[in-house]
Amino acid sequence: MPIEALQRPQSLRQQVYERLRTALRAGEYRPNQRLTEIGIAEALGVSRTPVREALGLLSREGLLSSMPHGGFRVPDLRADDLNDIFELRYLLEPYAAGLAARNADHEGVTGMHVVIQTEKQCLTDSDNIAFVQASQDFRSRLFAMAGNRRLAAAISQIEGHAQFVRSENFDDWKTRTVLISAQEQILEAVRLRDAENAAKAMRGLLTTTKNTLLAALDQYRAGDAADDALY
Amino acid sequence: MPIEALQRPQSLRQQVYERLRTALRAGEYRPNQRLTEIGIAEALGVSRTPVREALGLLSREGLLSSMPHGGFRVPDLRADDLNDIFELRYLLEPYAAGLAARNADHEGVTGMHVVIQTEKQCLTDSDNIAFVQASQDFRSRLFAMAGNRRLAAAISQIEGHAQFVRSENFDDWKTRTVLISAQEQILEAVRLRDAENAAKAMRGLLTTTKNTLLAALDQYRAGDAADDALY
DNA sequence: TCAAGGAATACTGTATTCAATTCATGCCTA
DNA sequence: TAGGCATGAATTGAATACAGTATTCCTTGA
Repeated sequence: MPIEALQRPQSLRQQVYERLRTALRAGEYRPNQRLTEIGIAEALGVSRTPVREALGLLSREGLLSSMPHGGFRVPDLRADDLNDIFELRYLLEPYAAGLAARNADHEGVTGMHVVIQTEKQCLTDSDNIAFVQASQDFRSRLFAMAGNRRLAAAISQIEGHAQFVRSENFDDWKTRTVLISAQEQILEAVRLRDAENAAKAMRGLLTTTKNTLLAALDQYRAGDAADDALY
Repeated sequence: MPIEALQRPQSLRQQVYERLRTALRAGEYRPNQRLTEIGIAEALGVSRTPVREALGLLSREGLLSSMPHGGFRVPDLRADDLNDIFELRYLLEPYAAGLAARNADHEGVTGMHVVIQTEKQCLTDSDNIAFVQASQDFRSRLFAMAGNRRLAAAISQIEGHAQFVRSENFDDWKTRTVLISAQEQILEAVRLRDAENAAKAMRGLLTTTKNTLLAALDQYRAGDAADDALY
């Protein structure tokens, strides 16, 4: 019987953190919207303390902006920021994909294959949430296979900055099909231990992701302007 | 007249964070040493709250390890970790140096030149603390010149992980002379807007830094073993 | 003498309370 | 009427109190 690492009950701070992070990544809050500690605490049914700490962590990661005594705000990302973010992702993620190809093992590859099958199933089922989760899973497995925890952590952190637009913007069938085929290319290169092509395929995936996000950003800002007119 | 960001009084949390971060980077705490909230709070003369939040931030950044109900510990870095860290630094910092060369402007270059002169003065004065600060200043200016804030943030974060050994290990004159000459090479390449050579010089600087740290790590562990015998 | 169990202590996680600061609204004055 | 000032509400920052958990040490039995 294998001994698994026993998991202790996760703290409220961690739960609040996860909840807010996914909410931010899903674009549930508007840019420049102010997040008050007490508001979130009451919404989640906890006291201010864990909320406070979770907000501090998110702020440190760059998913929120803060000022002393000024509270926390949702940062207003612009196209410039997106360029900065993707410049970094272009640097990190293809490199990590190449490492993963070098260190590829059979179990890892089959696991990622299963994840892609799950994604396809989600696509036919139109289960958007599960699709996003599976897509995250694919990335986690890939970067874990690279074997450099710090690199994986850096990628995880910077990628969070880019996932700010509403998930509705990714709900179209075409984009997801392209995403899956790009992941299949990556996986095939990893299976063959072809680092060069794995990196190349990752670059392709990043390009499509960036373009999708840029288009979503335009759409988002257009909606923003319309909303502003109402106020 | 340029509008400067008005500065608000910095919070206790921030002060505790800075203090602990520099202490950790200076190697004031031993690997695996447990840091208790109340101990730090009493030492700094504040309550547990800001200490707690600062520890949480440091833990999230990877400078401390934590478990639920298990408190915070100083992570026990080994040579493997150093390899992971420097693999990432090799990826990020030469790239950033190349960007800085592309975007180089006159004021920035002269500013960095002044910093190097300061370093030399500190070397003759044997002012170690000022030297380390000036060295940090050089890096800040260089990476700021690269023009990508997220990249600079990523570098700042990962570099903190590597600065764990006692500053005494860097106090020898030879290492610092090599450091200065490497910085001068970088600056010269930046001045000529030669991205290729700037990146190359940065790689050289990283190699010497890594070797110094590896040697310090050996020395450190040897000292550890000796101490363990005493307990 | 050593191991196992239990009790006591210490520490973390969370809630609550108090103080300090900021922002906004409204009034007063020029 | 416009601008400046003051007052008050709201929110953040920090401290303290309390409950639950883990660790440590001591005792007891084999």
